[in-house]
Parts: sequence; C-alpha cells; structure tokens
Amino acid sequence: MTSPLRFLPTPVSVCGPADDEPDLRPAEGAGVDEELALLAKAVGHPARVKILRLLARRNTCICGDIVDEIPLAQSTISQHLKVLKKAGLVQGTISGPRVRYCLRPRGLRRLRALIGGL
Amino acid sequence: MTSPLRFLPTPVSVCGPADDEPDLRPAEGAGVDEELALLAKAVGHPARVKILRLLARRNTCICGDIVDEIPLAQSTISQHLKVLKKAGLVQGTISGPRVRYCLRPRGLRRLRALIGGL
DNA sequence: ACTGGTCATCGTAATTTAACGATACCATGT
DNA sequence: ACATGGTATCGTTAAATTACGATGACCAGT
Repeated sequence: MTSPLRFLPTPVSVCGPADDEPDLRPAEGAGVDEELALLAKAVGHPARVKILRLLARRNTCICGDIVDEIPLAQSTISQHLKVLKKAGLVQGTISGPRVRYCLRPRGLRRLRALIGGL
Repeated sequence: MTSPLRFLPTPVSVCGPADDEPDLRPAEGAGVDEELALLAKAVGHPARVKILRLLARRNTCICGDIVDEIPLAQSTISQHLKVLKKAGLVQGTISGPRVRYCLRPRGLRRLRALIGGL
C-alpha cells in the first residue's frame, strides 16, 4: 500500500524538521488580531513578497542568491529576512559559511488560516 | 432545481452592488508582488484587523460605531478606514448624514488568492 | 595564523506611519 | 437660515520603517 502522499507534488523538502503538525491555535480572540497584523505586516513589502516567492520557487533553500535576484543591498535583504524570520514565515539554518533559508509551512498556514477567518 | 447557493449562509448582504464577479486577474507576475504587499500592509495593523472583524461580524454595515468599539480617536479611525478603502478591502457609502462601511468581498478574495499563491 | 567569502549587525539619513486635536465639510432637522 | 451631529481632512509630533555603507563575526580553506 502506497501512502496518499505519493500523489502530492512532494513535500518540497523543507529545511528544518517536521513542520506539518496540525495548528490548534484559535483563529479569533484576544491576541489574534495582533498576530495577524504582524504576519500581514511582514508580507506588506514588495521585497519580502519577492523573497517569499523565491523561496517557494526553489525547493532548494537558497541564501545570498536572494541578493543577486533582488536589486537591494545585502544588508537590506538581511533585514527583510529578519522580519520574515521573526514573523515565523521563514527559517534560516546555518550551513557552513552560508545560511540556507526556506519557507516555514507552519507560518504560511497560520497566515492563510487567519486571513481566511476574516 | 434550487441553486447550490441556497445552502450557503446568505451572501451577507453587502452594501454596494454586485461584487462577486469572478476575478480574472493573474495571481503571479509583474506588479502582483506590489499588489499583494499593498493588501497585506493594509491588514498589517491591529486596529485595521479589528475594523475588518467588526465589519465581518455585523452584516449591517456600521459607520462611526467603530469609534465606540476601538479605543482610538475618530480621526485616527477615519485614517485607518481610508487605508482599507484604498486597498479595496472596504467600501464606504454615504447614507444621509453618516457613512455606512462594509467589507468588499472582491478585495478579500483577491487577498486570499494572492496569499494562497505563496 | 591568515585570508576570503558569507552573512549579521551597527550607525545613520530619508521617508513613511500612527496618533491626536482642531477645523472644515455636509446632510438633516428645527 | 441655522444649528447639530457625523466624517473627512489638515497640521503636527513621535515613532517606526527602509535603505545604505561600514564594520564585525564566523567558518572554510590555504
């Protein structure tokens, strides 16, 4: 018997460990407004949207290639990555001298859930 | 034959006219990143999230009752409404001496679609 | 130990955002 | 015509955001 997952386009091979446990947090109530605002604000910049799309496109988690793809200074990209990381939308794991960034499915799901709850 | 729509919780009686035509705009490509950033930035503030929830809760479109519900000055609320309106997430129609605000399903769908495209 | 490449942080300047009070606007009722 | 109540806009201030170059930290090779 093959798993149903075989028919999905491969779990995209995320950097970190299992990030697909169910999210039991509420989608409404105290604190959730601030949570959604933080998530949305993180997406609320064209450069950060581009970064997210870039990470979504390449299943291989890239690092400073982002700097080559986006016409911004390296320090600026680093700041944007920091914002995305703090919001839980992105994850960075050091790999030798460089850092491999990747999407964090849990954060994206959370954002979609809260947006959907509007 | 009854329409499948009869099984939905009523179209919530939006203020304006028909706002449920299909959205044929692309979900990716040039300019879309900026569009998503603008939409997300509009949601990226707790007060604006509260406003959106308030409008979603009361199917009747309220106006300055928002000021009573949110501990901010009237002028500040008005500015937040302006941001939401400019983003296309909210619609305000003057009704006599007051203004009735309501959600704009088209804008919300657009936001959900673009977020889903990440 | 030194060097080179990669990334984060610091310090700074310009721009934007958020919040408020005051004021202007506008439709309605007296 | 005039006052009134509900909104929008203006002007201002404080804080946050964005962007950059320079600097610092870190790991891999030589």
